[in-house]
Amino acid sequence: MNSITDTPESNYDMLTITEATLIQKNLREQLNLKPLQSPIRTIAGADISLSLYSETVYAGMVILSFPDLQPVAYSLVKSSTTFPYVPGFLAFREIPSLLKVYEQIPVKPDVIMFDGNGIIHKRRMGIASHFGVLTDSVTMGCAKKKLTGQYEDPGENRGEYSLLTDKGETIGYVLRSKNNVKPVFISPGHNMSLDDSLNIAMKCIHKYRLPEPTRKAHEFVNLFRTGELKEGYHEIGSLQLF
DNA sequence: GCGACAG
DNA sequence: ATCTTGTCGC
Repeated sequence: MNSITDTPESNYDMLTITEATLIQKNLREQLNLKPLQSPIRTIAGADISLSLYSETVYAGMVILSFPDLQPVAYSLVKSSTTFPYVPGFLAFREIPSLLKVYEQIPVKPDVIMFDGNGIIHKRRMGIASHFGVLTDSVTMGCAKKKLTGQYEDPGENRGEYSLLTDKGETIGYVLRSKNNVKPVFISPGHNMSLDDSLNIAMKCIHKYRLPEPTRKAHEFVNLFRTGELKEGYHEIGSLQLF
């Protein structure tokens, strides 16, 4: 809507924290947390990889079939950012690159899981929510550490979880993805409910602490950064999707 | 002023 | 996030 506040590819690098905060407050008004209606057939993991002290960004998304969670395609883009990492403003550093990654995908995934938060955020605008509103996609977040909110430790067994609240409102879940490991923080991003995010996250947990979409995305962008995978959109195999 | 602080 | 080896524990 506002040229100076909603055009990531052209202005995010020049923003001040004050301006970024205003953008988050504007985007929040468009947030939709109603239950997901359509069935999920594919889910993508989104992540970026950086080199120490470098402005180069290796961004990517890996699309997996659902619920079998087999990688079927991936999109990689090499880009750059000057916006620093500031807690609460991760989106401004990573979204411009991820939008390019997303545009490069011919058939969009039904859900996108981010390495970061959805509404577990002071202004309910974590990277997953921000990206979701910008592209009107279905998104959710899975973070490895708490950004904001309060919670009680969930039980030590796989599958146990507790509510994460902020100002008396439930904004996410603290999920024990495996026995005796640090829990992960789950929250809806956009176009799905709080319950949807937890249900989807649980279905994406297999053998490791992090859900498959996020794990695969992290693995692929690192292979991209080390030169083992190349930029562009690529399909894996050919008879998994149809 | 002090503590917290996604990636 | 990234840089790195060994080490403790189920």
